[in-house]
Amino acid sequence: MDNYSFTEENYIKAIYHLETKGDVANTNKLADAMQTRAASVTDMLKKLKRKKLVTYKPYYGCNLTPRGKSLALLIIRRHRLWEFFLSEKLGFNWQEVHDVAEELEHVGSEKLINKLDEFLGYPKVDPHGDPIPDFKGNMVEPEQFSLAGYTLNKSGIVVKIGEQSPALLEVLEQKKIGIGSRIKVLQKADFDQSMEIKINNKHTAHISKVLAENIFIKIV
Amino acid sequence: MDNYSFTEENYIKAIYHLETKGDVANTNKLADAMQTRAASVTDMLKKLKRKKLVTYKPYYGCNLTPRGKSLALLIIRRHRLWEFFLSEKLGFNWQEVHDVAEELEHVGSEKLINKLDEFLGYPKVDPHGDPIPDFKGNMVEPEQFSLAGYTLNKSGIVVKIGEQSPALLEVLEQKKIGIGSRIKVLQKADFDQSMEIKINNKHTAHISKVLAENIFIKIV
DNA sequence: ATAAAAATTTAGACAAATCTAAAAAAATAT
DNA sequence: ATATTTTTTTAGATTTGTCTAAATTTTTAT
Ligand SMILES: [Mn+2]
Ligand SMILES: [Mn+2]
Ligand SMILES: [Mn+2]
Ligand SMILES: [Mn+2]
Repeated sequence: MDNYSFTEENYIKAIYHLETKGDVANTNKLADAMQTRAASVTDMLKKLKRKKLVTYKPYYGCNLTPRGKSLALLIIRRHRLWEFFLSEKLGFNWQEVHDVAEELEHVGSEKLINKLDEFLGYPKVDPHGDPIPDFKGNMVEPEQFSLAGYTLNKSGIVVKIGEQSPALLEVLEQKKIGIGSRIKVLQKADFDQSMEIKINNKHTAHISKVLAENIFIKIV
Repeated sequence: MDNYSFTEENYIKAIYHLETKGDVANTNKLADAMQTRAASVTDMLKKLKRKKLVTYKPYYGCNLTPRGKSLALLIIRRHRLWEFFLSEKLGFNWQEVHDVAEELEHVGSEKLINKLDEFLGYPKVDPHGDPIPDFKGNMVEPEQFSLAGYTLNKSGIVVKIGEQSPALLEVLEQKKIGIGSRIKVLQKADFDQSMEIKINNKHTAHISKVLAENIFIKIV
């Protein structure tokens, strides 16, 4: 009564991510997330309901039960610990880790994942700045900082834009900065608090103090 | 044209192990190895033939093609590298590693396995003393030594018994030593070359020089 | 060489996860 | 309130890997 197929695990994870985003986990959104057809989702939701991982009301989507939520957190724990391992120990870069972790996350051994956690030094965030649940399923959403006043040479991931004005968004687009971009502060000018930053390890840009104050990041 | 299911991979590995043992990989032996029925094996052999991993003559078993053999060696490489990782980095003991490696061996990324190999320092043998194929599929069968004259406090795995006399086999049975037993030499007496050994990390035994000369081990 | 036994294959069915097409229900627009 | 559009479900088929039971082939024994 405690062993799920890859597919079931992937559905549970997808439902969790939809719920966390504030969406209702309905058939079409799941079909989209799982790259499958609505009819297939309906079949799977019936099955997940039978297994008591979700509550499901036909035509009105589903919700994770407590059991479903624990399972989701366990899979996310595995996924992010493996991403950390790949990045930190095997030297993968952060863009490459996800696809491999998608496979590793389904290896079931509890001892494996807890020993791995210990081996890695109980990391709190994965290479994308996302929090890693502990063995109980608890995780602390990492704090967000304004880029202004951020430490030199440490990486962060853009998670929020302060003011949503078209003018600001235009600048961001031009400098190729968006949600998810990885930013490292290379230099800060004492004079006007403007800074030189590296974006996604690829291109550099110069940004003003006001702009930096409107870019919020979480630490990796 | 280069992606196989868990089941296909497990069949290929089973066929490889039968061939290596000198057996003909026939339907019943495979059914036994795969914990399935003869009829299912027949179906799979047809499929593996279609995929050019084996040659298969109905009623006469199968043989790995060169492609099939490379695949087998790749899966064995993954399996044994993960076993080494679990044992060496995560502190699993050698009896526990196999089951977890059975799952990890199917994670496909080539970069993953080669980086893991590098991270582990290109180990030559797994925790059971079995050789690990390199990225080309080459492996060196580790040398076998007589237990007499073996280094103190190093582990080895029993791989062969010299003389097959009933008298000797009886002693081995009584001392619970068999093929696959892990032996560590704890003490050697200068006087008669007899030794105190630890068997499977559990019980100890005292064995004479003659006995030691008839126990062949490979190094872990 | 023939009969009996053992091994293997075929035939037909099943469960899981998927699909397409059609039907049904819910949401939205007029 | 009715009609239209969108979403979701049902019905029926497909693929993969499995099964049992029956048929066939090979091997062994007489
Ligand atoms: Mn990821
Ligand atoms: Mn991640
Ligand atoms: Mn093993
Ligand atoms: Mn091994």
